[in-house]
Amino acid sequence: MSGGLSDTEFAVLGLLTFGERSGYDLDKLTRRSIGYFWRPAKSKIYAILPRLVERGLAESMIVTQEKRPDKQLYKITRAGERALRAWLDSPKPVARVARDGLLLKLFFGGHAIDRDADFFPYLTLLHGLESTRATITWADHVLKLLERKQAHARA
Amino acid sequence: MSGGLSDTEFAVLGLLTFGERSGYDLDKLTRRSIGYFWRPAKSKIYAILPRLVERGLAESMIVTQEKRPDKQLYKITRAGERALRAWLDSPKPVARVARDGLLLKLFFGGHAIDRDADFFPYLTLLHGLESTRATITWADHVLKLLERKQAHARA
DNA sequence: GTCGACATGTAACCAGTTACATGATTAA
DNA sequence: TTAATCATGTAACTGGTTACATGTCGAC
Repeated sequence: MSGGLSDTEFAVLGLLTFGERSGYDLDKLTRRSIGYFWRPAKSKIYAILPRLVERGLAESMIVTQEKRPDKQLYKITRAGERALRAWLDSPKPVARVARDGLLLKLFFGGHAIDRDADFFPYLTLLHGLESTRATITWADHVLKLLERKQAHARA
Repeated sequence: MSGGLSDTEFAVLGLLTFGERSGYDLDKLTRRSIGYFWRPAKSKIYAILPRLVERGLAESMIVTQEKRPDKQLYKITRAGERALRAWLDSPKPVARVARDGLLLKLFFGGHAIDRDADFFPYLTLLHGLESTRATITWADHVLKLLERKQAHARA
């Protein structure tokens, strides 16, 4: 009920496709996998898991251990896989601005140097140009890889 | 009281260094200036302004108009300038991960194609490489510009 | 005996978005 | 007459972080 899942919820669901995991496992796993562009807090992960179960997107089972604390393992359900798939198939909504605290500070850097007020804003503009160029280069690269993949699949 | 300002509060303070502005003005100004890396909601701006006044970092005055609604103009104070300056001088805290919803989806894209599970995570890795390269290129460029500036200042 | 890994969670707080609410003026 | 601009704000909600709280086991 009550609307769709958040991106972070889908992220957790997505990581569960790699196999059964505990909250603890997922916390570590996020850092090594999606950690470069998505890093939910541990407390967020623990909060999300029971909600996934509530919605039938995951199941949980308790594993008792002797030498270590007991743990709660979570497993994605069929419904969970369908929900994930639907999310992947749905069009990516309009990208929201990626906040960048360094650029924000830099933009106002002129205040520390005084003259030539446009210089620092100009530096942030240059950053935008360069990172856009990088995105284009990357996208071209991705396209090539996809084409090659397709050719292989046909052969 | 109660700790420092948020980055968004400093952003508003920074924009006020360009001159007196109303909340309405600032809302538009953010889009044309820092909007590429920082885009606070209008309601956030209106919420921040009185708090800046409360802390003595800005002053407000009412401007009555005939053909348009009256407006509230805000002006940065000396204390506000000092606070901004201190923020600019303070070391940039460790950069937090820039969330990227597109990469998150892409990472799990294998689910839609099935075989070769590492392919999509690999694409996100390529993105990281390319954008890091762009940052280096940009930083080099900035360094050159700063050196040139310094040389000019000396001459 | 001290530190890191294992393991789970809650509570308090902070920041941000979306939608609602209102209403005059002006240009096309 | 319709839509955009000017102008200010509140309310409800969502999402996220930081700090707190507890305790065992194994390695050095």
